[in-house]
Parts: sequence; structure tokens; C-alpha cells
Amino acid sequence: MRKASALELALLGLLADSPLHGYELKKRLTGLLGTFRAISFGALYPALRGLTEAGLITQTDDPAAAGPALQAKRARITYAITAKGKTHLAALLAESGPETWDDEGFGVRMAFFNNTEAVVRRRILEGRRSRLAERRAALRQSMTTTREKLDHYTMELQRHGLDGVESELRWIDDLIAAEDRTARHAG
Amino acid sequence: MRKASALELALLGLLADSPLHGYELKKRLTGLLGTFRAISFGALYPALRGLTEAGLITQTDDPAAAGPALQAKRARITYAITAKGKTHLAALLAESGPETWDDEGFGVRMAFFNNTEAVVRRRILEGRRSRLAERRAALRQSMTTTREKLDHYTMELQRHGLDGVESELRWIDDLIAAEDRTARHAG
DNA sequence: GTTAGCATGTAAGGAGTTACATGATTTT
DNA sequence: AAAATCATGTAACTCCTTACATGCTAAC
Repeated sequence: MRKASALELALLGLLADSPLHGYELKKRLTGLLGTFRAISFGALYPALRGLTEAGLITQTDDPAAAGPALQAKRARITYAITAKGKTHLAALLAESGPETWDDEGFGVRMAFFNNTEAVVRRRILEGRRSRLAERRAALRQSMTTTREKLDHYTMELQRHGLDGVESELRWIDDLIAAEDRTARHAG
Repeated sequence: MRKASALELALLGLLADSPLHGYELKKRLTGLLGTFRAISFGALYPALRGLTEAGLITQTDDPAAAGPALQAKRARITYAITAKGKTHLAALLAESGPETWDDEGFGVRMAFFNNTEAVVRRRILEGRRSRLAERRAALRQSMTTTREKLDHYTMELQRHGLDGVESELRWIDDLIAAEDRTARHAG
């Protein structure tokens, strides 16, 4: 099986909570990945087909859930995760690598932290932290070395970008501290 | 000519300042779009070819710029914007539409605000503002209506996302206020 | 009765990445 | 002399968007 996209990970993660149909999945996806990008039906349904063919989810026709006029030609389809899918999801959530620290990959993984082991959560948070620290260093570098030639607007862009990175770093530090406190409590 | 990507806009904008060769363009691009994504050579050179074929830039072999061993088999190529390219760039910077307000489109356009008319700057900033306001509304909605079922981590993600949007809104408001002051000064 | 939202899909095409391929120059 | 960086490009492939195509259901 090839490397899973953030979309497939998000679908598996959503279905791990409860079975859903496609339209509902798209709405939740928008809430989940919405800050980064909106996915379209042209991406959603092929992805669901791929996951089904890989045996990670199942599709069930669901005519009962439709309105009173029962005999709809095209029934709603309910998607549910399989045992194999759950295993695969756990593996995806636990894996390390660049895709784990970048904006989208991190966002999706954190959205499913509730179903993720504390050790893995910790590793992902630390990875994200060093990714952000790199970005901060690059921004600072660019702001000081090319200081004289940067025009007002470019400087404002970079300053605001740096603010954002620093704000996220503080946030991540707080999250890591909270993880530590919980770990101490739980032993 | 089809709709230009943010990459093509960025290339034209960079070349409007001074001619550059590909490798240098890529470095500046990373500084410019870096917060959103990094572009690869596999994207850069085909884009430069496209712009050349469209007559928006020119390519000049530049063997003199290479080191002392002059007879390099493959010379560096210097890219320069044409008059047609300048016109096209101005049109791109001035256009309105969704691509003007989204993260990447806005970022690129603001990076070239120095070469953009005050009226257009104002329009782009206002557009970005309402885009952010929409996103804020959506986030608030999602945080209040589904309040009870959201787990700790999802809530943290949304809270941090909302913080970021609100921070950018304040920043945009400051920029708009600064534009107003400048406009009053300049008459 | 018509608009908006629910619901599922396909086909064509765009924009990019990764991996490959090559070679010069500079630094250590 | 090895490693890093400069420098330019191509080919295969992936993932996604846009536009199309269809039909039901609820609200106004």
C-alpha cells in the first residue's frame, strides 16, 4: 500500500469514531482540514473507493436512512472502518517523518490525539516543535541579513509570519507541558 | 492565456525588480512563498519555459557570469521580464477574485505592494479582511454549536486556529489604517 | 413551484512532486 | 579529494480541482 495522504488519514480517523456517509464526511473534513484547504467531492469519492478497495473501510447501502419515500434509486452509502483499517490507522498515526511535522500532517494527527498513545503524541509534538524552530530561524535570518533592501510590505509580511510562528511555538510548549503533567498524574 | 498561478505571478514580480537566473529565483521564491510551500526545480523550470513561450520573459545565455573557466558547456541563463510581461504583471496584481484573498494569493500580492497602486492595495486588503472574517465566523460557529462533543485536542486546535485568524485580522486592520494615513498625507 | 441543501459519482485536465540525469564551482 | 552548493533540466506519476451528470428532499 502506498503512502497515505492526509485525506485518507483524516477519513480513517473520522470513521474510527462512527460510521458516516460521504456527504457528512465532507462536512467534518472541512471542519478538520478547513484551515489548510477545502476538499471537493471529486477528491472525496475516489479516496473512499480506494480505501474500500484496500479493505480499510466498507460501504453499506442505507436506504432506510433516506426519507419516507423509501425506494430511492440511489441509496445513501454508509462507510465504516474495518479491523484492518483500524490497524492501518494506528500505524499511520504512529509513524514518524517529515509529513508528521508539516502543517497539514500535524493538524490531522493532533485532531486524533484522543486515540493516540501518549508516547506518540509526545513525539509528534516535539517534531512539530523543532519544525517550527527551524522556520523561526529561517525567518529571523532572512529578516536580519537582507534587512536593508527589504521594502516595507515584505518586512511586514515577514514580521507577521514570525509572530505566527512564535505564537505557535508557545502553544506547542504549553501542550507539551500539559502532556508532562498528565503523564505524572497517570504515572 | 490561461489563469496564472501564484508561482507565475511570483516569478514575474521578482523579475520586475531585476533579471535573475533560475537558481536564484528559486531561493527568493522560498523566502516569498516559503511559509505556504516550497517549490521544486521540477515546477520552476517548466514555469519559466511557459512564461518565455508566452513572451512575458526572455532567456539570455550568460557564460560571462560563470567562474574563470569560461567555456562551461551549459551556461547560466538569465531571465528578464519583457514589456508585455510588465503589462501582464500589472493586470495580475490588479485583478479581483477569490484567488486574491486566499492565503497564498494574498501573500504573493502583498509582497509586491510596492509596485501596486494604492487603490488596488486597499481593495486587496479589504478582500482579505472579509475572507478572514468569514473564517472567524465559521470557527466560532463550529466551536459553539458542537461544543459538548469536541474533545480536548480538537478544541485546542480550533482555539489556536481562531487566535491566529484574530491576530491576522488585527494586523490587517493596522495595515488598512496605515494606508489611510498615507493616503491623507499624499492627498 | 422553485430554491436550497442532501447525496453520489465521473472525466478531463492542471499544477505540482519525486526521482532521475548531468556537470561546474567552491569550500573544507 | 570529498562534500556542499551552484546550475539546469526531463519523465513519470500523484493528487486534486473543475465541470459535468443525476436525482431526492425540505423549506419558503
